[in-house]
Amino acid sequence: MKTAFRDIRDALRDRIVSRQWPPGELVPNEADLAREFDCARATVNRAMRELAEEGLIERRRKSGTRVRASPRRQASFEVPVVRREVEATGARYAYALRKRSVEAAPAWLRARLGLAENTRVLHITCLHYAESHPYQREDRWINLAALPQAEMADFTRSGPNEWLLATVPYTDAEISFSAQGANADMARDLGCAVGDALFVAERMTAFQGQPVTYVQLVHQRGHQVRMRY
Amino acid sequence: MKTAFRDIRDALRDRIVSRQWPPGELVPNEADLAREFDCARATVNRAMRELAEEGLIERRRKSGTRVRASPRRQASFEVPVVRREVEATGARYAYALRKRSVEAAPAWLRARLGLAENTRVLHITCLHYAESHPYQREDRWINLAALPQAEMADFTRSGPNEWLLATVPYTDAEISFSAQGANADMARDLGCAVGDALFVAERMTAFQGQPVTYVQLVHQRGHQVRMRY
DNA sequence: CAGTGGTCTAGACCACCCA
DNA sequence: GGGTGGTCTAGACCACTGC
Repeated sequence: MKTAFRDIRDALRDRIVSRQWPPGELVPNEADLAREFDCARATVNRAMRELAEEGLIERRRKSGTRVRASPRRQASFEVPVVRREVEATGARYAYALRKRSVEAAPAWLRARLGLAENTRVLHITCLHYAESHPYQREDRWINLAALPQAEMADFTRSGPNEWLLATVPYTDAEISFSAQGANADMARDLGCAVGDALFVAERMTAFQGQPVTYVQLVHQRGHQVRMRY
Repeated sequence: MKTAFRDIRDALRDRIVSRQWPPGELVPNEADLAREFDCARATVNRAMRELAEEGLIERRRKSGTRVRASPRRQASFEVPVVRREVEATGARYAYALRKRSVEAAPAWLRARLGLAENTRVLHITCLHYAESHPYQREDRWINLAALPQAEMADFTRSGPNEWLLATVPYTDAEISFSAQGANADMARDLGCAVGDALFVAERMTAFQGQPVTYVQLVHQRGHQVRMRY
């Protein structure tokens, strides 16, 4: 007998995907299943909890556990750190700062992050290379009201990405993906034609409710994000 | 005293994000924490297990639990079903079949799904609308060796998406996102110009090791995928 | 070898919520 | 009201792995 809850979880998952327990069906309760598998109810609970996290079943007190009509499947992917992403391909990573300035936050950024008027932000534009080819263009704004020490940081040798990771934690983040046609800056920096379809990730992070940074990451042509589930 | 493990988990998370337990630090063992919080070891275990799943700590037997040097944060998003995605915006969903044919699987598809030569596939092209505007163009191949009954299914009124969900479960899936310039077909179907940057999702699903379907989903200009973490 | 996390058990109490 | 899942406990044994 070893790690029984995995066996039970897998056995139950089999019954679901094989339609032995069809979508919508009420599943036996924990006590009955514990008797069937000859184990403690807590063990069944652990197994069912994981299936619920996978989105295969839905549990409610009193009414019991049902197989979800259409399984809510979710994919998860690891939020990449560009240096490691590049090095994972076997390529040498390189970094170049393109622009650094302290500005008043533009209106669109204030709206996005919920910043007060006249908030000062640090604006960094930089490039990440795989070998000598541009891999990703980063356009970042850091809220100096939340993170004044960013103004002193040196971003000539390594990017704000790594500095932020080492310096400030975050408690909330939002990421979005889209496709955008390259503008003149992107085309120049990434070595493509204006209008080329580029994969863009945008990320906002906050620490305990306070917005810290917004970044737009434009990837080289052909970039893909992949995940299994 | 209520749901203590959440309180403990949150208290420990606080110590980590506040850098009271800095990255790399060894955390007290479960027995000690159980004494500190005056609870059973299993309760501490539950709390720590969730933090490990979040990617904030790394646990190993004998050597103990450490705060991850750089937190492996992962985002997860719900795999969308196009009808619901459209209806969630408040728009009326509509569907149109563009093309249906049975073919020998082309070489690129055989390579992608690992199909034998001469495998027959059902090729469906269709459109999903939000109100009267095209929302997404779907190009799908279904492996008839794995799913012969697909040949009899009626795809004139609703899409293969919904039929598949109702008919076959899947055990493995891979999804990828990219940006592509519109080709002539996409431009015609989505009402955009050739070359416009479009957001493309591709998905492969398998059931118990057997490839079932491959689909390319091309979204209307400006489409975004969003997630929080 | 010995310390740590991983899991199981048997029992208990409780929160929720449908009938 | 009563059935169901949610959680906690105290104790136990075990698997893994660094020393």
